[in-house]
Amino acid sequence: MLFATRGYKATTMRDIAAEVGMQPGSLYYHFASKQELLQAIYEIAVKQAQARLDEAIAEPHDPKTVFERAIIAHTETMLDQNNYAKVMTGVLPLDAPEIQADLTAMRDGYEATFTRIIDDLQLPPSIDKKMLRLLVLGATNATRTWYRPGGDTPEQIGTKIVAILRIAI
Amino acid sequence: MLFATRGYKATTMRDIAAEVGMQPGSLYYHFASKQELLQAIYEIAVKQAQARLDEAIAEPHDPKTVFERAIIAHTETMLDQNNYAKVMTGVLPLDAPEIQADLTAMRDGYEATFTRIIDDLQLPPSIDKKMLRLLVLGATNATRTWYRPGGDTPEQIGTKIVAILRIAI
DNA sequence: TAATAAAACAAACAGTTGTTTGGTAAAGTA
DNA sequence: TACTTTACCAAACAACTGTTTGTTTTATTA
Repeated sequence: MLFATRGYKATTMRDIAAEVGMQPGSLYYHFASKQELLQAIYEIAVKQAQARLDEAIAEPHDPKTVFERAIIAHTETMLDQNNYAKVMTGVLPLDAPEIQADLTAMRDGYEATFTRIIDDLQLPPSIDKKMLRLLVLGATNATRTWYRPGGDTPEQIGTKIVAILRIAI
Repeated sequence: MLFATRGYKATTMRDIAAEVGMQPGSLYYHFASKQELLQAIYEIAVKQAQARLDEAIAEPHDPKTVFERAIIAHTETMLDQNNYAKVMTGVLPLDAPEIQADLTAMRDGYEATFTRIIDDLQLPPSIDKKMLRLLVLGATNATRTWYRPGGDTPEQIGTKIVAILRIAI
């Protein structure tokens, strides 16, 4: 997905057309505009990510295990090559002003699951739960900027992140 | 800085010219190309960030304190309004292919300080030091995507991140 | 088979992009 | 003073952008 790797502005309708083997104009039979195309992809992306996350935490576990499984699932989502989900972190909603609120809302829906998972954790009072969520999502989202296939697998990376959060410093 | 908030592609030479009160063409008296302009700004950005970081860890402290002070300094850098440093996370080096290597090198130089700081830490063997660096930078860099003035101050945010890493889960 | 709808094409459109050009006023220098 | 350099402007350039148009191919239905 070009939106995910290059960003919204840098991806032209001609690029997209070439990727799917079409003429640029043909895209407008399926989508009314570039923004609408992004919106459609973004929706699929969030649903894919949500499905993966839901599956990872479906079985009953203690809150801590749920949290750790969620981190690993989200990391895998971010690093999965065949996955639209990277548009969530590769596109600034600011780039598509008319659908900005919609994109943000979709993403917020996904992140709400993490809010719930973290809310179930028993944590010392010194830890700000909202900050924990932002820290975890920030760190896992960032993996896609440095990840290169051949090193640690996505699962291993997720596991290492969990290991750090389990007993840090 | 427009590059930082909008990204490279979405920032036009006309935008920049308007911001500094010039005609678009006049910019080319000072910089040979858009890429060269980015390069110059990026260099200033990294130097600013490095200076702030160096100052924060200048006084002798135990490794753990140095680490915590570094996190707070970097968070402040990311959230400081009057600071070029955000281009480091707001621009994909991929957008400017001809200077990509140069940008990455500058940034790597900055992050090397964190590598050194983390190397001095005494950590349980279950913690991967490289992953700790990536986690911390990922989480702190991400602050600029959700930070809004009026809530926690940059320093408070940095402190909260430290609190999480100090005794996580 | 003939008629109709779906999906694509080729070519163009107006607006925007980074960049170049030739000129000009101000500042510095001999 | 005459000359050169610095810093800018106004206007244009070709290339590229998202999008529209009219037409043709492909698939579906009667």
